[in-house]
Amino acid sequence: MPEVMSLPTTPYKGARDFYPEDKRIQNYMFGVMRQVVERFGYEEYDAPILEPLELYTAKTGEEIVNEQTYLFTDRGDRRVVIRPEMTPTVSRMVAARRQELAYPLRWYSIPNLWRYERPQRGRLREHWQLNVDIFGIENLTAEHETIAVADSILQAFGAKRSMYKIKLNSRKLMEEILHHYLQLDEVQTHSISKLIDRMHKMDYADFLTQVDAILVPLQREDGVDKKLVDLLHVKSLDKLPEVLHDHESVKELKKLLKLLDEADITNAEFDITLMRGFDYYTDIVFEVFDTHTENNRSMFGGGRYDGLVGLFGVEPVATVGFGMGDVTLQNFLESHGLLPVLKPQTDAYVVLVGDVYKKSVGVLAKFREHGLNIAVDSSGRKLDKQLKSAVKKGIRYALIIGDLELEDQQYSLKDLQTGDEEKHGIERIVSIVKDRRHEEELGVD
RNA sequence: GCGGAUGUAGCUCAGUUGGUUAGAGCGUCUGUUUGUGGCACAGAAGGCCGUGGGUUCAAGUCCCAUCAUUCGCCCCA
Repeated sequence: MPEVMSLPTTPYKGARDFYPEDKRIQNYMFGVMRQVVERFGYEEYDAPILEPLELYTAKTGEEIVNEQTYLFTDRGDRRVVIRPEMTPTVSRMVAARRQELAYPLRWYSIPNLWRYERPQRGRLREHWQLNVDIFGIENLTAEHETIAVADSILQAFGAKRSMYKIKLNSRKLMEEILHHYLQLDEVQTHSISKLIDRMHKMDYADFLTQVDAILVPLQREDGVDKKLVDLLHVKSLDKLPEVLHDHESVKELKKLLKLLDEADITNAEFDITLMRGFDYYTDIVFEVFDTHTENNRSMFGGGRYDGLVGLFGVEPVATVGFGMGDVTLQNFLESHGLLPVLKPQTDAYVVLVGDVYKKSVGVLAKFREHGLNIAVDSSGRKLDKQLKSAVKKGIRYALIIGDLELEDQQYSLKDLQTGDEEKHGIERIVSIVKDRRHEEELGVD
């Protein structure tokens, strides 16, 4: 045999291996998400991980598609993209059955998504993202509900209100402010929007310099830069200039904030600097920010995008939705100490004493028929080694079976956490273990 | 794509101004006699010092390149 080549054991750049202890965390996170969104009546859907390139070139920028997606040509010369986001896909699905679906639709999915970029904290190449969308509601209740869903998810993880902040803004309001109130032209509006999006990440003086670079001399003489800066320091809707008070978007935002407050969601606020990068948002946008200093970034982002379904040549559908990434969520849970200690699903580890594997098979089958998850150590090692394995695996009980136990059908159940050991028949053991499992599910310990 | 930092045992890291056979802690494995884990003791395994080149009598140590990890920028789904 030729010399064995040494292959690297590291996973693909920007992607993660999920060892059992990692998968437990993922299952826990997804489990909580599912439970909460289903409580609001959302139904799960899914779609292929591959989509034709055209799906993304329509509304997403060309540059993003070319530089930040996994793009390849298949054997039939089709240009194919590994989905970088779920929104175009779900819009496609709704459009395909535009006429026959029962609106409003409440749909969710937890797809894995890929983007081609340098990995960094909170941003990997492969991640999973909870997508929650409501189709067919034109009024504010859709925004209210989706934000309430996002909030409920964090509450279900045990988060306190001080750990995150919900920020709201409106695309229509910003358009009104930049284009009409400040009289910026379209190019300037776009440039200033992008700049505002970044302003918290840059030096304030730098920001001012760049603002001035975008404005023309006449505008600077008119004090447009000062007006803009004053506006960006506005912390509440009431502080906006008088002429904007009656604007529809201001009223809507106020109504939404009131609705949220009445639902005890007290950490929501208007943030005039919230832009969000995506072009397809049409009205209210929102983000949920992690307030921990280690993760100064948004965990959820969403808003209203009424135009996407209509791109497929059907009657448009009003839509509000958000996405939440698993990586940022896990950072959040870890930083705030919200991740519980998760144990394997195995209820008991069977320790065999002596050469009794054959004789035990029937007994083990009985335990399994009763619904217990049983792993058997058939390694033939000494008892202490077997026990050690059970402890290391984090399994709660050891079930010791040797000739003595098989003889009188009383098996030794050892609680590895307390060290207590008792002998019982099958039924009694099953009920003890199930009780314990039930208590743990309720969070009692 | 751009910039910074870091690559020595499974993990966390030491390794003096270049100088012989490469170090610790933790972890792993074995044992301390017969069916009971966590502790203690005794012992063992485990390193092409990321990779390739260069300088030198001599390189883990200095230089160059490359790859990887990581933080930030760009961008943000």
